Amino acid sequence: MTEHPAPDAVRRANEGPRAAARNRAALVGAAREIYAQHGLAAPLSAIARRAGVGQGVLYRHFPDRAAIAAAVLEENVRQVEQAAAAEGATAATVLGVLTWHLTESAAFIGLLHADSAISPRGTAPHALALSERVERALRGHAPYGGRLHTTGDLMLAVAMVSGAVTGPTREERERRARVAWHLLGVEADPVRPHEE
Amino acid sequence: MTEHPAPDAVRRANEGPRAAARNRAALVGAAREIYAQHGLAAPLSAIARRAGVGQGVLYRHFPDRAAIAAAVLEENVRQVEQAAAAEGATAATVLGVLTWHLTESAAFIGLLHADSAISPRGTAPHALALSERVERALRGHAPYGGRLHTTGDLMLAVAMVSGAVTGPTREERERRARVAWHLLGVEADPVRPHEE
Amino acid sequence: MTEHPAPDAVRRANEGPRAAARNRAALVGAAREIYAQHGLAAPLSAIARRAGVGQGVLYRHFPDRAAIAAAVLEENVRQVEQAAAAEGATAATVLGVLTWHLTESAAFIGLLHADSAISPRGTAPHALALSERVERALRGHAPYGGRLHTTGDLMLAVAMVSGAVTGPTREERERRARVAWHLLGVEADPVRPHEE
Amino acid sequence: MTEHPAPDAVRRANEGPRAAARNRAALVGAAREIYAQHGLAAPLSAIARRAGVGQGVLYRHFPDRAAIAAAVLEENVRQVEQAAAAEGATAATVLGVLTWHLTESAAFIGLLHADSAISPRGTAPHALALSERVERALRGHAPYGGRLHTTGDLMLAVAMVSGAVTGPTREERERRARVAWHLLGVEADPVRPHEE
DNA sequence: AATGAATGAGCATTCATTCAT
DNA sequence: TATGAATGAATGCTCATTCAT
Repeated sequence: MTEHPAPDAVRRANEGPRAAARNRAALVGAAREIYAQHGLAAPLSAIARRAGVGQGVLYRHFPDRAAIAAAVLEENVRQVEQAAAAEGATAATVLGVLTWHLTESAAFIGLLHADSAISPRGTAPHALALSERVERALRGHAPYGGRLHTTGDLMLAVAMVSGAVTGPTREERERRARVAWHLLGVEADPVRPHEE
Repeated sequence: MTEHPAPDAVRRANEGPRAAARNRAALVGAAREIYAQHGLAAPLSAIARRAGVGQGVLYRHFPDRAAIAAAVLEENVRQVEQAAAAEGATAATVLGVLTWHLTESAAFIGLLHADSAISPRGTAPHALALSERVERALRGHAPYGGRLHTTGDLMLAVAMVSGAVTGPTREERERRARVAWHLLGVEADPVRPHEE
Repeated sequence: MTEHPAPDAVRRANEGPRAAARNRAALVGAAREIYAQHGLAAPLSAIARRAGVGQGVLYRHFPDRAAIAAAVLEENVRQVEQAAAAEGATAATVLGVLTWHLTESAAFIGLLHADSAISPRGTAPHALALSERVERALRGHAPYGGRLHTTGDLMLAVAMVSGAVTGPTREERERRARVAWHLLGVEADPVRPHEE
Repeated sequence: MTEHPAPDAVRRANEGPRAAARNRAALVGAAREIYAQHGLAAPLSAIARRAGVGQGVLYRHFPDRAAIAAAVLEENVRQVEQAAAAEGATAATVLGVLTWHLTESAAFIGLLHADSAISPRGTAPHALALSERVERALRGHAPYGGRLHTTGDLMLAVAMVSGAVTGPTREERERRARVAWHLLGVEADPVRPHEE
């Protein structure tokens, strides 16, 4: 307030707690990009570098590899929840948003796979929680069509679609997702989130 | 009776060239187990250790990471082909064998995913060939039921099932595979290969 | 007086960023010694060990084998340049300094040889640049005597002397260098740099 | 145990001692080519492969790395000796032959350098012997001109020329050798061995 | 006597994690 | 609180050397 950090200062001033939130956001954003480009096994140092912060900051905010991945996915999950809570939400629109995230983020697929790549040794407790939140968001817009009768069926179907979503280009992955839902007899609107 | 290969061998002495074939088989077997437990990105040294041989032996038999993976999957693919060529083979029996491999081996799932873990930089020409062989084996036993009309649909369905096949225990993975095929309206006999 | 760096350091604890400059200097010094003893093909791990730092530190400061070699030779070349720029510099004094480095460092000989040991596959752009700097430093103090008329002749003569500079002891190498210059009809003062 | 391998088997028949001499010659020839292409540090396995024999045969004939190198150089030295013993031999013709070998073989240069690459740990007693034979061959055709008065001077001059003989192409190396001898005031006929 | 597979140590390189400043 | 250097273990890969057949 008294002074803005001089934009031309060589050494970045200690901006106190204010910087903490900004750094956290930068890390999550950087992680999202790095994951998209190099997958979940990308070096953590690359994330810190992309975020423009030191390695230590990453560890301050996220104690382990799973934590930063969970934070990235948190955002995706929230958008699915928002789509489910939106006025006029239908099974098709919610699934459409979910599908969009599947095609956009290799990491999000990993989440549904409860992939071991995140934490080769331990478990990823956060992943389960996130997965449950997706389940809750989907529940309540039943029926989804096809032979899907229970929530378990629904989540299995999501996993199936995530297995289908491969391919080098975004378009190819979307096409495969569309066909996959069709094979399940389920309709998913090709909507996408307002902002990326 | 004559010999019982230790589950985690402890051999040391140089047994000469006679051991070559045995070592190769031990490596493929070890790789299969390691892959099933840790995925295709598992360290090669773990495979050599499990096989009870030195690192050099692995490299003698398999020049790179893709080669050993191809050797492992080769066996799985061959069993699918045999099931397809067997007398009285039906769509359900062939898919049953394929599904069994999906539930047994994380590596085999990676094959269908044309996973990049094998060769992050280069290409995996063998993997593609193997995938094609699976496709050829499945073709010709149509119709598979459900909405699957083309071979492309069929392979996509296989990918979908592979996405569903998660879970800590073998039984859980089998259960999910069964439900997955059911959601697709396809029948897959729960047979399994004669030998492991 | 204030500090006496152990000849084969035994440090362990992380002393933080303050150690960066010290470590870099230690690495260059260690590399100089290792190169003098074992040539440019010496294992990098030996350099790190002698410097008393981890392997990673070496890679942090020098991305590849050529970089550390260049850093070592940089210092030698600089001293030759200084000798050439010094007040009252003559052909004999400059060659004397150059010769001293030849007798001191197997690596410096390698530089003049444009040795392939540094980069068997790629190129060593720095090495060439350093070689040129030596050439520039020598130029301008002509004539050097003997039959040396061009700069090319001069550099060839340097290469010839470097070929002569063999032998187990420092004294023997100096003796051979002296005779070698004599055979070429060139005078090189047996001076040596002020500090080692 | 019970069965002999069929005599007409694919396996190469044991040709007894006869093959020994042939194998030795093949190994020396292969080593010469490999050394010329990849330098003295080339893997021994490459030599055995090029010679078309097993690794063990190489070790049977040559106990260590220095032995095979010495065998290669033996041939070069012999040709120098022959040139020295030939009718009408002069200082210029003998030096010409020696120079030709210098330009042809990086290994031969290494010999004169008593290079440590051959035997990083131990010494190379054979190398000394070969070096002495070269010295003997050169002696007796004095004077060689220039300021070379003793045999020591002469050998030093040879070392100097070997230091000058660098460059990617054979022609460049020959040119530099010619200039080098000229700078020493010594004449060396550009002859070359009758065959190779 | 020849073969070529096995051994295992050695070197290069990467990266997760810690920690002095 | 942020920085980013240091650590050191893990992994990939290459060979020299041995040795059963």
